[in-house]
Amino acid sequence: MPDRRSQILDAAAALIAEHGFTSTSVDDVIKGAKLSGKSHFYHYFKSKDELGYEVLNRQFERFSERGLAVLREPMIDPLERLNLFIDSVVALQAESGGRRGSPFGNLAAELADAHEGFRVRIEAVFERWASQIRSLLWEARPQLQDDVDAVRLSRFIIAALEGAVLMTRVKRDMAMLEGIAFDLKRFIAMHGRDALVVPVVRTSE
Amino acid sequence: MPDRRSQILDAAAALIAEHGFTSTSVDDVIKGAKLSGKSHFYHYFKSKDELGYEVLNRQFERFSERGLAVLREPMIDPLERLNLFIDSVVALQAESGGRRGSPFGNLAAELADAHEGFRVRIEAVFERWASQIRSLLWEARPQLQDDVDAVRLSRFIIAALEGAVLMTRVKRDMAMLEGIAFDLKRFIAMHGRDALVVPVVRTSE
DNA sequence: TGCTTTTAGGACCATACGGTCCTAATTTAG
DNA sequence: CTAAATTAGGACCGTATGGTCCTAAAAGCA
Repeated sequence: MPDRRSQILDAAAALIAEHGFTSTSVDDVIKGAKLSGKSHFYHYFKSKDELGYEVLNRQFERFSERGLAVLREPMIDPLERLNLFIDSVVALQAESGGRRGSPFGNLAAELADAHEGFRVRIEAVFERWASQIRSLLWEARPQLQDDVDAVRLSRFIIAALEGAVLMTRVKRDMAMLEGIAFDLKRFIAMHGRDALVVPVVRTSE
Repeated sequence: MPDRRSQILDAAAALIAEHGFTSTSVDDVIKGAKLSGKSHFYHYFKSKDELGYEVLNRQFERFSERGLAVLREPMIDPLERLNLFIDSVVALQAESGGRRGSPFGNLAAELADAHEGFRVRIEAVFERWASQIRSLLWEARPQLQDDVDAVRLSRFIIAALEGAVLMTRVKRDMAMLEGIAFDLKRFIAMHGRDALVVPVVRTSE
C-alpha cells in the first residue's frame, strides 16, 4: 500500500466533504493530491466511483476509531458514553463551523437515489453504526426500562443526529445542533429506569 | 401566468424529486414537459437555477396546503394535530415506497454547501415550517409543561423527521420511518403536563 | 546490471451540459 | 386584420467531465 494512495484518498476526502462527490472532479483530486496528470491518478484507481467507495470506507474507519470509540470505553457508564458520543458529533461539526457534518449523511442524501453502488455501501455504514449503539444499549440494559426497543432507539438516535447535522448545514448555526443534541440526550435519559413515568403516546390511529 | 409554466414546473418537480436537481438536465425537463426545444424552455425561465427556485417555492406551497394544513385545524386538539402531521409525513413517504422524502431535505443535502442561492431559500423554507410548529406549540401551551422550549422542540421535530426520511431513503424501508415517527410522538408526549416525571438529563459537561 | 513500479506530461475523445441565436409557423388577443 | 405572444425546431458554442492511450524519465529493487 503505497503512500501516494493515502495522499489521494485524503485529498479526495477533503474535497468531497467540502463540495460533495459529484461536484468534485477527478482533475480537482489530481490538483489536490499534486499528481502529474490523469494517468497518474488512474494508476492507483480504476475509476472515480472506486475512489469514492474507498473514501467512504476510510471515513467510516476514522469515524469508528475517533467518534464511535467512546461507545466502547469499558470504564465509563454506558449511558454516559452515549452522551459523550453525541457531544463528539457536535464537536466534530463545530470544527468546520457547522458547514460539514457526518460525511455519510451528505453522501447519502446526494447519491442514495442516483447511485445504487453508493446506496448499498452507505446503508452498510449506517447499519454498522446502529449496531454499535445497539451493543451499548444492550450493555446498559440494567439501567434501562424493560420495554426499551434497542433497534428502534438506535435508529432514532442516528436519524436525529443526521437530521440535526443537515439542518445545521443549512442554517450554518451551531446552536441548531446543540439544541437538538440536548433534546436527544433528554430523550435517551427518559428510557432510564429512574424515569418513573413514560407518558402514554397519543396515536392518531 | 400561462398554463405551460405550470406544466414545466410539474415536470421539473417530478424529475428533481426523483433524481435530484443536479442530475436533472434542462433537456430532461424539456422532454418531460414535451416542449419543442431549448428556446421554448428559455422562453419561460431565464435559467435552470430560476426554475429550481420556483420549483422549491411551489413544493413548499403544496406542502403548506397539504401537509402543514393539519397543524392549523382549529377543531382538533393541538397535540393531536402534531401527531396527525407526523403521520402525514410518513404517509407521503410511503407513496413513493420510501424512495423520496421531504423535497426540502433532499435539496438541502444536495445543494446547501455548493449553491448559496438555494441554501438561503431552503433555510427560509425550514424557518417557515418551524414557525408553524411553534405556533401550534404556543397554542398547546395549557397542555404543556411550563418549561417547554418551543423553538428548540420545533427544531428537534423537523430534524428528526428529516433525518428519518433520509435514513429511510437509504434503507428503502418504511419501517425505519415508522419507528422514528413513533419515538418522536413519544418524545412530544413527554412534554405534556400529564407526563409527571421528566428525568434529569445526564450531561457530560 | 536489468526489470518493475512509479512519476511525469500531454494528446485525445465522446459525451453531456447550460445557454444563445436565428428563423418561421401557429395561436391568441385587441 | 394585425400585432403580440407562443410554439416549433435546429444549429451552435464554450466548458467540463470521466476516461484512454502513448511516450518517456526517474526510482526502487533484484
